[in-house]
Amino acid sequence: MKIKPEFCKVHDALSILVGKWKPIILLYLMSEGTMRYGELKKALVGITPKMLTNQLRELEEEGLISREVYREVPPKVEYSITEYGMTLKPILDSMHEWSMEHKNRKLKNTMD
Amino acid sequence: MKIKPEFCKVHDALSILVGKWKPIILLYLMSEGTMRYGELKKALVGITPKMLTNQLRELEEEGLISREVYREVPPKVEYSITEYGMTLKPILDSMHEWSMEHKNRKLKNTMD
DNA sequence: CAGCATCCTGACGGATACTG
DNA sequence: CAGTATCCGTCAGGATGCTG
Repeated sequence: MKIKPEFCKVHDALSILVGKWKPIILLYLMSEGTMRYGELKKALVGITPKMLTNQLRELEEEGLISREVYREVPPKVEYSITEYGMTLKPILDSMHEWSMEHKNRKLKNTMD
Repeated sequence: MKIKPEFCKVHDALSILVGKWKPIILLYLMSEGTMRYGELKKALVGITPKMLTNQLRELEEEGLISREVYREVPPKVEYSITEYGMTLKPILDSMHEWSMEHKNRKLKNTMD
């Protein structure tokens, strides 16, 4: 049986999780429920505003998170996980567990 | 709690699965047990020899697959999943199932 | 506060040709 | 058969500065 990568179902699930900060953002929103842009920015050490916005928009486009804008001064924007996004929790949890179980077997790119 | 992406455990598991052909290769070897280079090449429609070798080497470096060389003429090289690689099966399966359950909700980059 | 606009770099991956 | 060797294009992601 021949197959192209686009027809691999695993590839589909994988592709929406790929992004340097996406898993962390999802995990945060899954546990916190709701976070403001600034809260996320503080939590995600080293992220630039551009990247944060970028990752949030992509997650939003996939329907995994929702964005609520409060038209106030100063502005306030809240992000939260959607029901759909929550369906990814078992996958993220299993990946977390797997990494914990095999943390002794170090990745080649894990240094410092 | 502040966190960097490198310290997100999910990121670790994710990073070894990332690669255009890695999930498919793993799935093949998980179900077939053992495959020759040429078999994989035929199975993975559109892959170039360079990419196939590249992806195989990286999976091997992580210890997920093993490479057996038979010094014959013509040469014969067999790839198979390792026990360690097999521990990823539940994760790949859950991602596959998740994609099947939510295939109606189409990804934006899924066309043609 | 919550972004947007630019510029820039490097890793990933494609195409093509060659070899022990 | 099972790879190597080159060249090249794309794009995720970093750095920096500006704004409604």
